Amino acid sequence: MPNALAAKAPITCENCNLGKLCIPKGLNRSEVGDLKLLVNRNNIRKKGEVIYHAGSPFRGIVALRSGSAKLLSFDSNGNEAIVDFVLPGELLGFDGFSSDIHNCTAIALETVNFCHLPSQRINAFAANSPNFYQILLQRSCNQFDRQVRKIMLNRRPAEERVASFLVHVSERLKIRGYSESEFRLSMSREEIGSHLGIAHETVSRIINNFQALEIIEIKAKQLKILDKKKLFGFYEE
Amino acid sequence: MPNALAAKAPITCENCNLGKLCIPKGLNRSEVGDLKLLVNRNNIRKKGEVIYHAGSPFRGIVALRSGSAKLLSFDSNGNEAIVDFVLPGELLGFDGFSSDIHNCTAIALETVNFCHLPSQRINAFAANSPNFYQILLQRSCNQFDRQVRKIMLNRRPAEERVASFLVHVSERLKIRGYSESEFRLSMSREEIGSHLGIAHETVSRIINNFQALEIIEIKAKQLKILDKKKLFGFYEE
DNA sequence: CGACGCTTTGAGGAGATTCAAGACACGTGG
DNA sequence: CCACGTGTCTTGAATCTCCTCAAAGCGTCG
Repeated sequence: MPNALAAKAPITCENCNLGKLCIPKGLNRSEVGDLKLLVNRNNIRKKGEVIYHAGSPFRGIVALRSGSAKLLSFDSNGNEAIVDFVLPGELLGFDGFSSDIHNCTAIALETVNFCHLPSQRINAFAANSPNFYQILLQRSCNQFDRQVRKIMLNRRPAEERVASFLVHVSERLKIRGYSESEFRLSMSREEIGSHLGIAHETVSRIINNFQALEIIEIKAKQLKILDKKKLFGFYEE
Repeated sequence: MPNALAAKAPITCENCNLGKLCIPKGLNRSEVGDLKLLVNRNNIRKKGEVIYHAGSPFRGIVALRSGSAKLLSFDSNGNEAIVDFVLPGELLGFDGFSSDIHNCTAIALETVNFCHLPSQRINAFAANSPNFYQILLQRSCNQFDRQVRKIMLNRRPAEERVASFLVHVSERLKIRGYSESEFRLSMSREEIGSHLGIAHETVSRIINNFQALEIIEIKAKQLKILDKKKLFGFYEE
């Protein structure tokens, strides 16, 4: 006789709402069935806690189910920069693939729930699904593409960077089924600045200027995009 | 009866001087034997000629045998930036892997000779060498690591960027067996600037300042590093 | 030898940083 | 529930780095 708990099916790769945005993208039904047996689910980190550390051995690919995180890199002088923000459904951990040592640190921006595909099981899984490495390769190269776009953007004036940042967060949330026009920025001005390569005061000035121009409404971290076209127009002719 | 030409063995992956720096890295002897049958060798491009175009379909992985190239990216406003320079033995083409469309343009900086592994043969080869995609994945993630380092560097003052650029070219040439202290910069000041995100005048000023400080000797494109430690000290505490 | 492109050098100005101080929000404990 | 303290955010003013514009020097290649 099923009790209340049993009535709620546990979440696996087969019924996860991330669906085609996560690792299973590109795999067939039977492969997804295999995958779910290999993945550690329901890992939790609270705000500020580390998902993995730069310098630690690569332990596998991480898929964020909920919450957001930041990906930090440090140079040898201790300068820190936020390489990327990670939103639900996005993958993490490629920075450990080439040398088996992570060269970035991943930290939760708010409580996160993530799945973890351990590195040794990646090989096991790939043995039966030969195209799996191909899929990972595509994902990895996709990250590369995004880095290239970031480099292009970092050449532009601060105002364009902030406009582009807001639009891109909006787009990414939209893909994941969230509202594209109203959402909470889970990162601080400081963190946005570290990501865009500008001072936090500059971020603040530009965001408030956008508000004065009635392009956005911002209250603390709560953001409402009033005129996406204008925002877009700041960096796209 | 062997004639003069036959006496000279054609260069294949098995006897190529790039050896373990190229695609064969990580493959066993028999796999390298297979690989040589799949690779198109001896492709030539002269200075300024295109190796592949942004927007064109992905046609495979390219390995530079000699000469150097630049990897360009364009944003939608037509702004151009040099994403990377490519030296002999380095691989090219990952920017086409994720979407099957190249999002960068590769152009020869001087006469180049390259090998080409067509995309359809990558799959054929991987069928017999299941770890091949794994190797490519590692290479690709390695590119990712380099992009991350580039992003960190682009936060630093212009002087540090130039110092770091010179050291890194030196290091890369050293790995390939060239002199690490004396070499020819195959790219213009303008191109260095585009790569580092600074104006070509700034590049020129900084390079000449390094010369005044007796850290380097520069005559047109010919460079001699006199004091690598000092150069290093500009960006590394 | 002349023309063109690349490099150098100088002067002025724009954009972003830094420093400093005050406003606001949030969580804690009284 | 309010007072308090800490951390985040905003705003202003001075400064600095680097860019832009301009012009001249140098090298190279037809």
